[in-house]
Amino acid sequence: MLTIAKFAKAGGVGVETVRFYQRKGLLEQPSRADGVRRYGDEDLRRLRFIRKAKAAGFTLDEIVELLELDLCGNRRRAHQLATARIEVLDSKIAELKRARNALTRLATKCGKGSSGPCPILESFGV
Amino acid sequence: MLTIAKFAKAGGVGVETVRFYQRKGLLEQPSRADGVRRYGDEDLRRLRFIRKAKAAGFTLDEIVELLELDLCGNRRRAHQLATARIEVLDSKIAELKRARNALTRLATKCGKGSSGPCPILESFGV
DNA sequence: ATGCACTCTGTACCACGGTACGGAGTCAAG
DNA sequence: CTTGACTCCGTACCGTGGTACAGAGTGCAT
Repeated sequence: MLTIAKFAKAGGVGVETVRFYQRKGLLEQPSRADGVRRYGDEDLRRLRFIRKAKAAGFTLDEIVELLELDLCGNRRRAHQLATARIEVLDSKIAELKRARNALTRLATKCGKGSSGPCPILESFGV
Repeated sequence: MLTIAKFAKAGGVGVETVRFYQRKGLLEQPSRADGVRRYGDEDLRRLRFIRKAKAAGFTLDEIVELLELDLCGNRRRAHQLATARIEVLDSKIAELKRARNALTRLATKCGKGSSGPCPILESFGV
């Protein structure tokens, strides 16, 4: 059974983060034989689950739900959550791409020649 | 000369946002003949500049710099800022795409058949 | 003269995901 | 016996880009 520092390290997060996840309900309140939190394999599995779900772009609130699904194995709901998340990701990607393309066009124009006003600044002007 | 409400409306933002931009230094402190802020064409041009730069994905801090460049017409620096911003956008896009693709793969797997454990949940497990 | 719309200032608050810190207690090694 | 490493708890704070008041004053129309 690991103390909080070792547990955090094993999960690749900070000690404060572990406590934060506990407050948020992402991690369960661990056993406390002598007043000190002790974590086992199941806790570590959970913490790693959180890390991976975060990497996949889920918010902490969504992860709370995924963890519950993980316990009861609700496939349909998991699929729903994943689909919703994909839509969010898609619209974010599209938005960033628009910004990127607009900017690239400007930077290219600005790159060639130095006569006249800067097209970047100019394009933001009225 | 516009009062703050008309000015905000003309710029497509809220009154509070105008004051916020002023505190942040994005907008200059306007003239105040009778204690009330009055805005002119140049202020409006600036506010619209801010809107467009924001749409291009610049942070407010970067916009402060762009506004200065706009005054002195420093093309090289503007180009630099744009390039840096494009890089940031690119890495954000790549990150989101990774998340999106991982999730799509899982959702597809989860979609077909319902035997065995859910691949989404399973993939987050250790 | 009364109400309404507008302005001013300052401060607090929102989401999000943590991070930092103060003050106190416990434990083992040197 | 002191030092250092670790733990506890609670609360405050970070950045980002605003939003939402409260409380007071101003100006115009009815």
